[in-house]
Amino acid sequence: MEKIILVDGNNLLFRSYYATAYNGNFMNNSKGFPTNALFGFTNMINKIMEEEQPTRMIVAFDKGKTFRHDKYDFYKGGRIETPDELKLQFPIAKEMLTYMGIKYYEIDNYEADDIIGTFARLCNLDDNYVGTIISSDKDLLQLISPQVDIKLLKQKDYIRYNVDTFKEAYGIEPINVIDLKALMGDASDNIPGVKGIGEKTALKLLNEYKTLDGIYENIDNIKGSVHDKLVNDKDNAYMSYEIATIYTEVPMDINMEDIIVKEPDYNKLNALYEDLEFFSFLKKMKTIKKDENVTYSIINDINDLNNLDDVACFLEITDDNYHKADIIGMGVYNDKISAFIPYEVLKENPLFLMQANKYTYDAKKLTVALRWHNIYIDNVTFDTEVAAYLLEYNLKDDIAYLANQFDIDIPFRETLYPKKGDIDMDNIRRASVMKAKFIYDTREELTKKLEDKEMMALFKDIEMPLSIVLGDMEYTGITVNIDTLKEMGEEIKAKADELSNEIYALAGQEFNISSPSQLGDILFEKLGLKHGKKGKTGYSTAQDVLEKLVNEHPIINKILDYRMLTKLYSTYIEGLINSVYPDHKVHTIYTQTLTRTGRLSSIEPNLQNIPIRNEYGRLIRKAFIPSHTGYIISSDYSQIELRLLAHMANVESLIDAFNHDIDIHAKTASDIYKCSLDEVTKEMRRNAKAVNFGIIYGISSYGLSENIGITPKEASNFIDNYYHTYPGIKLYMDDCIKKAHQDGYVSTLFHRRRTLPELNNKNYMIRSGAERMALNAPIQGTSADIIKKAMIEIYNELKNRHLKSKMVVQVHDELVLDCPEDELEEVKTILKEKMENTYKLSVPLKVDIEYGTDWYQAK
DNA sequence: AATCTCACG
DNA sequence: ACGTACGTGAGATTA
Repeated sequence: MEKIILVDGNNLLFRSYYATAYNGNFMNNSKGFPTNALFGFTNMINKIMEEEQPTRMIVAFDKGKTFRHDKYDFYKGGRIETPDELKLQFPIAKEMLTYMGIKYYEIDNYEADDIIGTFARLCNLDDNYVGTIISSDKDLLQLISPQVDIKLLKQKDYIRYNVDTFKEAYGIEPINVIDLKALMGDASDNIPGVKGIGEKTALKLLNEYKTLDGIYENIDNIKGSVHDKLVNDKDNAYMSYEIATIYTEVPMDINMEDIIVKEPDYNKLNALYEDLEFFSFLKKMKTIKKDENVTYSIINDINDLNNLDDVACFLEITDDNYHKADIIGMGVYNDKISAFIPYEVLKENPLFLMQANKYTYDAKKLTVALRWHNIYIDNVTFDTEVAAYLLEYNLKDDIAYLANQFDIDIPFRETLYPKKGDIDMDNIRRASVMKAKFIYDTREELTKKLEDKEMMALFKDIEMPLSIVLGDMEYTGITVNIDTLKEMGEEIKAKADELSNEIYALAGQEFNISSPSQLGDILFEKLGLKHGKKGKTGYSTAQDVLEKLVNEHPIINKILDYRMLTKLYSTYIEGLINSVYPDHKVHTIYTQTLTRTGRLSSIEPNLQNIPIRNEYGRLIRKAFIPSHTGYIISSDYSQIELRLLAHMANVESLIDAFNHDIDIHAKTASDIYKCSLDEVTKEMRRNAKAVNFGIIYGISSYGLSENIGITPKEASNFIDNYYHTYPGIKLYMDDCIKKAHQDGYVSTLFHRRRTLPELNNKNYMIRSGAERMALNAPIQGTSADIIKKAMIEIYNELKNRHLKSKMVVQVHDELVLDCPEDELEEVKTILKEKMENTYKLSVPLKVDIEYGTDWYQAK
């Protein structure tokens, strides 16, 4: 019996395209030809060849007629054309298959599904063949038979279904997938189905009556609303049945002989890979030998490590969270050495850790992980992850992803540390040295790129020293009083319980208030309240929707309160308690290489979203206390983003206002309403404030109208009026977008870049989104640059003065310090001095400093 | 694993 | 005519 592989070519290309198209870094070759879909496609085909070793195989494509890939056309809710960047890649895929010796096939007015269906039928007719279908399209499940199974592709891996496993999973025969679709429909495939019947009901019906016909023959036995729905939508059901059925009798002019896999044309394939710049595939094809082998030694004697000058290091640890990870050892590599240092040797604190020039990937992780084990390291001068971040490579936590983009194959973390099964120490050691080698080999190239883009100062003077500062903040941690949290938790829980009972009473039944779908049913069906927007998965029950209904029903306010309390309880009481370490502290991790603007983020726990806007939630901050008798100091920049806007747009009246320390929102209000400062009402100030924020975000009339509850038309007038008042802002914004289009990127005052390939997207929604980013990124990014610089200076100053005070938290424009009693005045002075003077602008930077015995008091 | 909701600047 | 504010992380539910 011979196996035939049936591949859905359209499906593969679409998947690959959308997996990588909009993550900000569109993959092109150096001539600008898009290659992202082809890359994934090539990968998949290679994988299939390896795993299945097929002797016969066919890749089917759609041709003519409405393509079945409609599902992919709903990008962010908007129906869009097949993007040109993808269309261009189809012919290349076919060319490549030909060179690989694999038959592809398309025929006028049929879809790939139909061709696959026809081959599946041929397999069933001939006992000599069995088929395996490869696709992520669940429609194809209907083709499963004793002779045909399917590899249903998932996000990461796949599920293999044959007749038995399919029945087990779905409880119906494969062929009845058609009946299932006819009933439940498929919004993404434009199959209407029977309105109001979902997968559950459909499967139940099919279990009882086997087929769609069976159901309608027994329609009188079916009671209740299901009966009515079925009757109402009978036409739709049968029409859906038609659409969902894959045609298996395509008149094809090829046969089983034509799909025999032939020897690849290596020369042509080689040339094509070179053209596409698929170097990793090139390498794989050229060298028959599989993994790139690195020879290395294992260090037993600490003295072997003396006299290292420059060395690349990679630390192997057992847990992603390096505050609680065990250390396995360190791979080291340079011209002279290629070695692995086991933990036992490392913990002797070899000299080179403090002395040699070191290159790393994630210096902060390495430094802090070692610090927890009383191992000290200094003198890291180049970090690959930070450099690659500034250069906007696609980064994941695992260095193997980056190496992959340099066509270096290094085993991924999940391979080295499988969830189940044993780990292979030799592999881990070898991979570790390979990573060090990768760091060593790419340093010059990355350095040159940073220099070319004038980013060396940003790298050397800000990001590199910052990683040390952040590491120190994380390791230091901030003390949390668990008892405070527990006390608050009990009160919150009691209030939430009380509220839930009141809500059940008002609703007339018990239900899960935290379930948007159940809540939606209660509010909009049972209580008949006006539902606003959306309909994809149900009605929205988000805060802004509910707030419009507070006067309609007393249940609304209770639900809002319930939401607030359960949020506080699960995220900030339970969540926080769970992340407290035995030293009574939380040790967050600041992600330095994640955001597209240059900001930090904070995880496990996130200390950048502790409640403050709501007075009740704000009490959570009482649990954050000094580590010893002393104070929590909070120092935050006042209006830093608006000040930067005034500076960068060079708007005289705004600069002037800041120079005189005038309330900027009131000032804006007085300007746009053309009245004096003391005539500004609260309402006017509130609107002006919303516009100011809007300007920073890259304003749109819809956004503003939503935010302050006016019509888009009014908002649009409002904005025009604003531009008229401050023509300099309008000029600046126009110039910013123009330059962004010219260069393809925008930058901060410190040369941090954000490239925006979507600026040229033909889709209005995507393009204008990119334009808003172009307006916002320089402001948000420069603000991030400035506070980073201030942090470094404060850290150094505290250290130089031998103060015990510690920076412990950063919240974008705020720094939080843990300060012993007797250092308060000195530290306050340092903070003000460093933060306000770290960079000279045409407006003054102003900080407000507060302190108290906990973070709540420091407001 | 994706979606919804909500916490922060 | 389109249909959203910019940047994040985490928990609960649903599938």
